[in-house]
Parts: sequence; structure tokens; C-alpha cells
Amino acid sequence: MLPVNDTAPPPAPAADRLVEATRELLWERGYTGTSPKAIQQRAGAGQGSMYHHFTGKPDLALAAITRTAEELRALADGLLSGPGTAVERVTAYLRRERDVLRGCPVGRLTQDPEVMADPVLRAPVEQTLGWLRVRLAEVLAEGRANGELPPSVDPSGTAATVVAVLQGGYVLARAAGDTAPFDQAVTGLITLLAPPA
Amino acid sequence: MLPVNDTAPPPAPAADRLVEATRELLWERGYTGTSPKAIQQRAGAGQGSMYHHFTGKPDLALAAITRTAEELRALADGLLSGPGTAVERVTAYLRRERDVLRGCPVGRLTQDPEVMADPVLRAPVEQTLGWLRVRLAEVLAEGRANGELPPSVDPSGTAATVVAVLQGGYVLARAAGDTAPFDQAVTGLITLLAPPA
DNA sequence: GTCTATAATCAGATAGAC
DNA sequence: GTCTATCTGATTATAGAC
Repeated sequence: MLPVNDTAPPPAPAADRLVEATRELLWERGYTGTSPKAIQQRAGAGQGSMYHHFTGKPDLALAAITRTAEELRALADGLLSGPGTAVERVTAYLRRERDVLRGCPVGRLTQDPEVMADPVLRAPVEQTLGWLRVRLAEVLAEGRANGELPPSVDPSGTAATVVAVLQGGYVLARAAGDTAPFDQAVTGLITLLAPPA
Repeated sequence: MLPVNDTAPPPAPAADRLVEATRELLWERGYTGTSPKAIQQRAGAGQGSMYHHFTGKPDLALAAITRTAEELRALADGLLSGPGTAVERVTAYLRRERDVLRGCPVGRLTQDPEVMADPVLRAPVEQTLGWLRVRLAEVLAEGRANGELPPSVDPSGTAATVVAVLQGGYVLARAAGDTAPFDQAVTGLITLLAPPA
């Protein structure tokens, strides 16, 4: 046992603060729109500190994107592997609390040509969204097998539809400056998936 | 009648070339990622020319966004007001030929904080996507009224779902580097909307 | 580990010649 | 209408002191 006798939590190390600041800025402004200086200012770290811990902007972005992707995946898996019927779990995922007007921190990166042009930065984006579609398809296949869903629903195709409604719902909400279109799109999908008796 | 005796089409004026170059670059790289210099180079125009015709980058972007929005709207209206049943017209719009990996030139702007922060640039984005949802809702209401669609489908909600599937389908396709997820999402939606007998 | 120079390049214009 | 020169500040680092 190490002699730990702190009463208050220690301040986050500079490297962690830099990654957190980068995560926020990538979400808000994208990769192209985020400068090292802005990261340093938000993290309360100087240039020397940043370039000591990371080789540059791409290196920092990779750390940030990786952490964000892991979080998103853990959250989704928790809901999709939780209790309830297949349709209930998909609905729970669709209805999960979200910062709708900020959009999806992973899906957003898809619109950044500099991210998509770099295989290293792109990989976690591709893998996360790919994993999500597969996981949803598994749950939907379960629902079809036990009769919750009609045989006409193709699990893979419907999984793509579900993820697309979320990603597209963010776009509509941002365009409208209002979360309502996101909720409408989700409700519309749920109605189609599980029509009221 | 003016004395027009040209055999070959005249070269596009510089102002037009600048707007077209801006349209392409906004689509490919977004507003933040597009510099005046890049626009000038693609248009084959110098700085003097650009700043003679436009007051600056925002002014040029407004012209570009407006033209793109008008095009998208005319195209959508042609299909949604064309021949066929309501479901056929919505399907035609969903299946319309698209440059899937480039994404939606209007929806893309939604992710650009500089665009969304400027009411003037933002207006055409908001209006175009808003109009599209309303127009789709009209067609879907028609389909519900004549029995093509079940009474459970809410026209406005379903319209949001349809647009979201398209916008989100682009995100999935870009993430995967492949158009397949877009097609899957669209097919999945059509199956839910009009299940095979 | 963090700080302060230093610097090459780009962004986004303005001014005035032609 | 278009060109070139000029300018301020940001971007994305590197070098070396502390």
C-alpha cells in the first residue's frame, strides 16, 4: 500500500487536462477549427507543457478521440446489454439522455476532412460506428427471432437506420436550433419499429 | 435583340467562378476549413478580383450557400411533387442518385460553428431543412389519408425520421468509407414504411 | 516538466497602381 | 476589374533556459 493520505482530490495532471480540453474542443469546433493555442488555454497549460506530453496536434487528437470513442461505446453497450426486451433496449438507447444540440462527439469527426484523411485518427471513428451497428443488429435479430419484430426487418439494415436516425437527428436539431426535430425523428422511428396496437 | 453571334459559350465571369469554387470547397472542407486563397486558386481569380466582387469570405459564402440551398430544394420538390403515389414519391426521393461519400452540401454546414453562429449564413440552412420536413410531411399526410400508410404514422414525425435517415446515412457512409451503410439505412427505413406483403 | 523566445507559414484583408 | 504590395494576427511548431 502506498502512503496515500490526501483529503482532497489532487488536481488533474497537465496531460489529462490537455486531453479533456481537446475532447471538448473537438466536439464543439472540430479538428480543423481547433488550434493548439485554444487547447492550451482551456487546459491551463503552456506550449512547453503541451509539446512535452504530446508530439503535436494529431497526437493529442488521437488521445482525445480514443477516450471519447471508448466512453460512447461503454455507454451504448450498457444500455443494449441491459435488462428488457430487444425493442425496449433499442428504445432505451434511442431515448437515452443526450446533449442533442452539441451533437455526437464521434459522428461529428466524420465531417472533418483532415480527420478522415488521416488513417490513424479515422480508425477509432470507423470502428466505433461500425461496432455500434453490429451490436444493434444483434439486438434486433434477437427481437425478430422471438417475434417482437416482423420477419421483414433485416437486422443489419434496420441497425443502420437506427444509427442514422440518431446522427441525422442531431443535424436537424442543429439546423433548427431546437431539439424538437431530433425527438420527432426518434419518435417517428420507434412508431415504425413498434406500431401502437 | 442584342447582336449575339458567339459560336462557343463565353467563359464564366469571375464572380460566378468564385461562387462555384466556394460551393465546392464548402462542401468538401466546410467554412472554417476553406480559405480565401484556396477559393481564388480554384476559381482562377486573384485577390483583387475576389475583393472587388465580394466584401469578404462571409459574403462569398452566403452567395454559395444560397445557390446550393436553392438547387437542393428544386431537386427535392421535383421528386416530391412528381407522379406516383405518396409512398412512391418519398421512396423516389430517398433513392435519388446522390454523391453519398461527399454528403449533403447543406446538412454539412450544420457542423460548422462559424456558420451556425452567423444568423445570415445560418438562415438558408435552417430554412432549407425546415422546408424539406414540411414538404415531406405533406406527402406523408396524403399517404395516410388515402390508406397507403397506417393511421399510426405521424406525418411530421415521420418526415423528420426520413430526413434524419438521409443525413445520418451520410455520416455512416463517411465513417465506413463506403456507401453501403447509407443504402442499408435507406432500405431499412423503406421496409419499415412500406413492409413487403 | 514548464517557461519564454523565435520563426516560417497561412488567414483575411486593405490600398493603390494599372 | 484585376494586379501587386503590404499588414496584423493566428497557426504550428522548435530551441533552449530554468
